[in-house]
Amino acid sequence: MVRAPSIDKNGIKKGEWSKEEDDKLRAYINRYGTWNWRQLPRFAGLARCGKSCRLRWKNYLQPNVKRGNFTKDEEDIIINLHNQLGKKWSIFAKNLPGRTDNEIKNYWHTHLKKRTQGQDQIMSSNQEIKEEPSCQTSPISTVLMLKEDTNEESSQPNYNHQQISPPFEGLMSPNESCCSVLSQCYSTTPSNQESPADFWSQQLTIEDYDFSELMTWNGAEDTSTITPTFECLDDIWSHPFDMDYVIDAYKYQQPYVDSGHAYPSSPSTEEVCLWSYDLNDESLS
DNA sequence: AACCACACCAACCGCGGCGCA
DNA sequence: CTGCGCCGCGGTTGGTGTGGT
Repeated sequence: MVRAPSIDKNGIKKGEWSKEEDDKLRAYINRYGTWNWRQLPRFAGLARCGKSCRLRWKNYLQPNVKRGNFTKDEEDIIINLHNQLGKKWSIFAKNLPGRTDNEIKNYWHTHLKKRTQGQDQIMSSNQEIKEEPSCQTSPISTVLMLKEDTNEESSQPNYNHQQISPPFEGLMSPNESCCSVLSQCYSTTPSNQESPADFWSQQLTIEDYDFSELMTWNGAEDTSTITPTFECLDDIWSHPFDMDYVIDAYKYQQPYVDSGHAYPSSPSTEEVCLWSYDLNDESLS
């Protein structure tokens, strides 16, 4: 039901999104937020344009996107707003939590348009019979009915750090530095893959990583004293914070202690996210 | 079973608005 | 004021599903 995947002349992939791409985008945004749509796909390891990523996230991957049939109430709201405002799909979406403008637009064209057209015909024929002034709600009153803060993007647990970009001026972005280091750690072809080009999608084991790069990057002088003690790094992007723990352990020059549990006391999500950003700037921690 | 027409909807595209230098 | 880059919106496309003949 979607366009076949293709690659344009610039190497940008188009068409249907794979599960792997969804996982990458979801994991990346959950961790770093939507700091710059244009740059985001590069750091997330996606061969997509920013627009495509934004659309995929907004219309499909966002955790509070509601799927399934529209309720009668939702239909009424759409019809009412359409009568008042016209095709302001984004405004409709703000008044229908969990629904996206694209979904509402599609639903309008496939279900409601015909229905309202039928009603319009009835209305117009009735009006020809009796010319009474209509009692409509003004567009302004409808706008006032809209909820002030139902913006789905702002209601997300959004770790959007674009406000703190100045400290990173002239440096790699925090996202770039973090992801680049992760990529650099991966220095050898893993045992279960033929090509390292599949870095982002493959199953990973601890042997696949050369952590000296990561430790050097974080200023550790003697990398031999630090030994990763967990056994598997399966799908780091699908387990968003596992790698952050590792980075944190190296950042503070502390051995990563395996006390029989996968991970020690959990920092808050906000802490982990901030750590992932502040590796070059202590003032942010 | 094969064909066709229509419905559905994810994804693409172009444009306008906004912020910033 | 102007130009540029980015984002979001609304219109459109195109592939798959489904029901009818």
